[in-house]
Amino acid sequence: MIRKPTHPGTVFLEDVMKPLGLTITDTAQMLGVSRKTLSEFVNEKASLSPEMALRISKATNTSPESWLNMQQKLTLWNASQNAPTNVIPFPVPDIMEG
Amino acid sequence: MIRKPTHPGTVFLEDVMKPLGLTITDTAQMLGVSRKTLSEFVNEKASLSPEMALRISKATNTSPESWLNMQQKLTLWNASQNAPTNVIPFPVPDIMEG
DNA sequence: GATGTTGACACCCATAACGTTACAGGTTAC
DNA sequence: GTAACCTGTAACGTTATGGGTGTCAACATC
Repeated sequence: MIRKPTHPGTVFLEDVMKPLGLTITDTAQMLGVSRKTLSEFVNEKASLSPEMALRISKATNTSPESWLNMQQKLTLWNASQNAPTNVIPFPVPDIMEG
Repeated sequence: MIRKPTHPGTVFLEDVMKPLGLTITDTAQMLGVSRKTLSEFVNEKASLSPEMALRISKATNTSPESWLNMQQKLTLWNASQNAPTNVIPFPVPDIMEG
């Protein structure tokens, strides 16, 4: 994975809120979260929590997995930037090698 | 989703550690984590962190996504058991309805 | 210029992963 | 029976993070 995956909050802002003309205040209320929670999410200050994914999926009639997958790609990319190096590979059974 | 997805720690224990005859103590050292961290993971006391997914993928030559997907399914299932109800669906543009 | 709205942020709290240390119970070997 | 393991877990601290409340500057509207 070369490029940093797009933050799901950005996608939510650009592809959902903006086209619908929704403000952060209104959207937060419809999602049932505080302004701060949504603001940090769409400004990439917070990652997508499973509960938030459920709220977004309910509000937009989409699957929570599609949103969580975006977050997972980003989280994994971030973790890969500082990947652990002190890992010793397990011994592989001979039957699996060929 | 009806059944509770299997915890990735259980899969790791049953499908990786047991077939290879690895102990928790040895495995923890090879993964570069403490014995407690691995013990809690395989006993379903802790969820799979992205960093742990990277360690396991390195040690077993598998993809971190395959492990994280297990955790995501479980996390989403858990969240769904107590799904938010105060979510107001967004107004849908007419063009999207048909 | 007073009022109301919006959004970014500081402050506080709860949760969780992780490490270290220590302890108790279980197994196996000698 | 005792020594050497392996295991689960409690207790402690550290760090990170999601969330709510409250504050305040920016902006619009009248």
